Amino acid sequence: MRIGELSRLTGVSTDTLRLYEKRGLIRSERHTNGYRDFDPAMARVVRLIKTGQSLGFRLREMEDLACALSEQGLSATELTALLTKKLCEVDQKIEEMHRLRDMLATMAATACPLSTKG
Amino acid sequence: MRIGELSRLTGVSTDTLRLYEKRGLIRSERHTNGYRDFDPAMARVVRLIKTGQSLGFRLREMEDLACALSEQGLSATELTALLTKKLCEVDQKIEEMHRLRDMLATMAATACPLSTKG
DNA sequence: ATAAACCTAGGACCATAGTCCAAGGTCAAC
DNA sequence: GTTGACCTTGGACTATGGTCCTAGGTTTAT
Repeated sequence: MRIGELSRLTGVSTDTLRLYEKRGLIRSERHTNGYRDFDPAMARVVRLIKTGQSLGFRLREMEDLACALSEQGLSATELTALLTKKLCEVDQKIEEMHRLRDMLATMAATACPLSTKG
Repeated sequence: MRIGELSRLTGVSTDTLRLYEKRGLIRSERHTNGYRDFDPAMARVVRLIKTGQSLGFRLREMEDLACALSEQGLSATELTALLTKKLCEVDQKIEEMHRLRDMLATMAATACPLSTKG
């Protein structure tokens, strides 16, 4: 598919998609006329990137994984390793999220902004 | 406490603390010599900010809450409302996090980068 | 009284993650 | 064959969230 279609599918601007490609997070073939040709599976990678990003991951932190998912010639073993690593990071963030939740809940329970107890 | 101590307590640079104050996320009194004087409770607010940030919240998205926590004269009702609102947002992020986790787990299970199925 | 460690303000600078713009090529429809 | 929607590149511009630098004032210890 061309870049415009991928953009519509994912809600990510064509400019941003080109940026992602330049940074190696996604990849495309080229038509003879020079137009990019994206594999439809790339939409999943783009959504993964945007989700990760809204949860505090940097593009840099998703480069390895996104790049691996975009490549054809990678072994399942390597890919699984990368996915598992990212899974661990996500689990850590989930824990952190629960800690933040607890902080907020505790503050709400006491509702005492400047008490010097904490 | 002075800015350096708050910096050491929280691991956040004095430059960044001054920036937070300028943006209204934290606040301080002033000594007669012009030095900032932070309430020790401010450390909690700073940690809240950094935690929120690493989980994908913008400073702008934490301004209301952080500002409310930093102020003395706010009613418990108002503060509780803000905390509850943030709690909801955190819960949404936790859900989103689980969705990301599922995406990764599914990909790891199939380990099939460019299959056009998804 | 002077060094070391702290503080002040303001402005310059930086990386990240985009967005926008200009100049031009491609293609389908009329 | 021209219009309109699409695509190409490259470079300029933006916002966010800092960091660094300069020039100077304060405090503590020697």
